[in-house]
Amino acid sequence: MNKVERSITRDDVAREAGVSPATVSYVINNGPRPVSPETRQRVMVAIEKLGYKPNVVARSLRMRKTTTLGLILPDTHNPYFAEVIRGVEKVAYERGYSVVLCHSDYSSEREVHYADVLQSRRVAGVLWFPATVEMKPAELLTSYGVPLVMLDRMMKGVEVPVVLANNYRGGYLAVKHLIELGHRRIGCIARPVDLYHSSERVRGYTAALQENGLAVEEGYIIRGGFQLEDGRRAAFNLLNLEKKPTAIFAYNDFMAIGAMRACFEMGLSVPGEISIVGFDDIPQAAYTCPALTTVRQPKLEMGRRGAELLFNLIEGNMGEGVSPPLLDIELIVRESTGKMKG
Amino acid sequence: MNKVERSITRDDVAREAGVSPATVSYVINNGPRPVSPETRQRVMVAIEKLGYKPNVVARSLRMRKTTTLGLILPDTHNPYFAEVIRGVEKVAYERGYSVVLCHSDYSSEREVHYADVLQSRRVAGVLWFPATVEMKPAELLTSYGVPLVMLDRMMKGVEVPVVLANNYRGGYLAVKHLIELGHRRIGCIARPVDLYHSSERVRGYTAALQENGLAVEEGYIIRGGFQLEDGRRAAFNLLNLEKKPTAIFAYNDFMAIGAMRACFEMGLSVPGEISIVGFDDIPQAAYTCPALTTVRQPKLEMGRRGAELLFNLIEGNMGEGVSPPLLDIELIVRESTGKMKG
DNA sequence: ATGAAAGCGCTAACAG
DNA sequence: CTGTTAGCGCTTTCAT
Repeated sequence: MNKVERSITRDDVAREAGVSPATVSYVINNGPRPVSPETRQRVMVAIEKLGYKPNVVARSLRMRKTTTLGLILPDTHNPYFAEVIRGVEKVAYERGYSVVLCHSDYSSEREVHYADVLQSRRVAGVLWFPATVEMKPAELLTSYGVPLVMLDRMMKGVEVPVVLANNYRGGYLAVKHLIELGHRRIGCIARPVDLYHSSERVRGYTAALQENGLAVEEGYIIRGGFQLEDGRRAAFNLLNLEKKPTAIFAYNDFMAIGAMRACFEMGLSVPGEISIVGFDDIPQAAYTCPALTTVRQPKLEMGRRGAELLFNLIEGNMGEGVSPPLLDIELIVRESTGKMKG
Repeated sequence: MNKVERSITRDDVAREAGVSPATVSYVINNGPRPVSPETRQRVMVAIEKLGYKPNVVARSLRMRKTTTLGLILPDTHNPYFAEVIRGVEKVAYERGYSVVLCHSDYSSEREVHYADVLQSRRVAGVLWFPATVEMKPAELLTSYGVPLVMLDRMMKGVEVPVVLANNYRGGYLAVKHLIELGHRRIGCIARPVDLYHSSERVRGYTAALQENGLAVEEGYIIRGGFQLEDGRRAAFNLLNLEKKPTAIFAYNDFMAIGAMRACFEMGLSVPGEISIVGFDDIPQAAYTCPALTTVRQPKLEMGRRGAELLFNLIEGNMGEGVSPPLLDIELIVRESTGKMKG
């Protein structure tokens, strides 16, 4: 069996220092009661000598709240999420909180499961990157009274605090850029329309076209997944059209790279014969494809702001000091070193 | 202030069902005592009605052990680590454990800090990707009696269970491949020699050369960082040598891509004038650089095995069923669609 | 088969 | 300025 050895407790320290357990608490927590310098010193020495570390579990039980945040997201494997994690963990770290990571794996069943797990663990709050349009996890968490912040997703009719990037503006900037380069036929690789952040990007695409008197042709908008291969397939569809586009705006950098690959396979140079703009500014993508212009998503910032907003909810000061929910976004135009052909 | 509302407890359920709190426990935990079917049913109904969720914090305090693992690694931003996380979390999930994620940010001070945090949180065990050669975190954790497993790193004189990939074999396979392609002057971009996994790769490089009667020239081994830019710089150094290499074995895919970039900037085609082999098999890299042959690191597997090993330690069954510590590795030869020039 | 009760290690109210 | 004590919600031994 699994022997559990007793670790040093606050009572051990009290005994060693010849004071009461309460006094030890007051020293550790710097309050809420004052402690005389000599006593404090004795306690400190005892703590040092015994190597005492307060038991956070016991404290959490007593306080009826933990210093742990839950973070539910589809997949760490995607560099986009990976960078958000950093932002969250950074803020949590500064506040003495820890982050429990949960992979939903793009499944809302798992999201629901994790909602229960996190509630059972009495996390102080949850940051959630919805994997689908299913809102059950939010309803659960809310009904449990667990503070919740959604990241870069929005569903109408759902009243959950959220941190958004300005995806509309991103799409607009991307397509405006292509138009300024002289393109008139611009394809769009998108995800299913009901995903907020994606449809916002498409809305930006549409707006830029219309603003410049260009028609929005439904055939130029291809919907699909979000992986490299999906982008490749979508690009083939676009490039096989009778009047094929001369430029492509892709939902994300993966799909943009997939599209680029498709161009190479069809013997088209990028840029030159086809221009491509991606989205998210995945660092690896940008470096390996210097031709790839993209839209910078403030990923780290999103994690930070999300965590800050969550802490505001946790601490109850809802109104003030809350960061703007709509994060700015910018176009990154890469200087190509020349035309690239795979 | 932060009002903490009382949540439903086991006592509430007991009252509702008209049984003792102990009985509720026995129902929830399916033991250790039997409960009559009718009683069980009454309890289940009460649980459902009240929406009761056991408090994991209280249970942890009582059991003197948590169902939480700590995972310390340098940076989620690196896709290599990101994938390891998945493996760890997957196994933890299956066992009902949660994972607390800690970014050391390549700093051993932070590692030490997290060792303390995780001990205070009484995690059941820790998985650690050392950021440097500093072993203090391991000493701390061990002295606290916290089960610890190291991932893909090793230091001599340190007795910590570890899961390793066969980095030696990876380096060997990579360079053997280049030799078989006809290359005789092969450069090596490495990290500082005291990092175990890197020096193992160099050892493989050396072995492959020697086995084929090729001299190991110190000037062909460049040491440095681990980022794209470091690879680019290192490649410039190699390519400016009087007898410049015709092939490069890089420490990882980032540096390989950096090296490729350097080649392009010098007007050298890849492959063709220069062949490059990377390491780790970062998916994005492979896709964006179809010319890039690499060595597949079993990243997810490493996370899985690490977690499994850790659970064995936690449960005390050290000897049996422990996975082999040295994971296999394989060479991924990419078929280039042609010569690539940036 | 079930109930009562003793803690797990801590915070903070209560009592000097 | 300090000590005593009542829980936080749970598991499990000791009774019945």
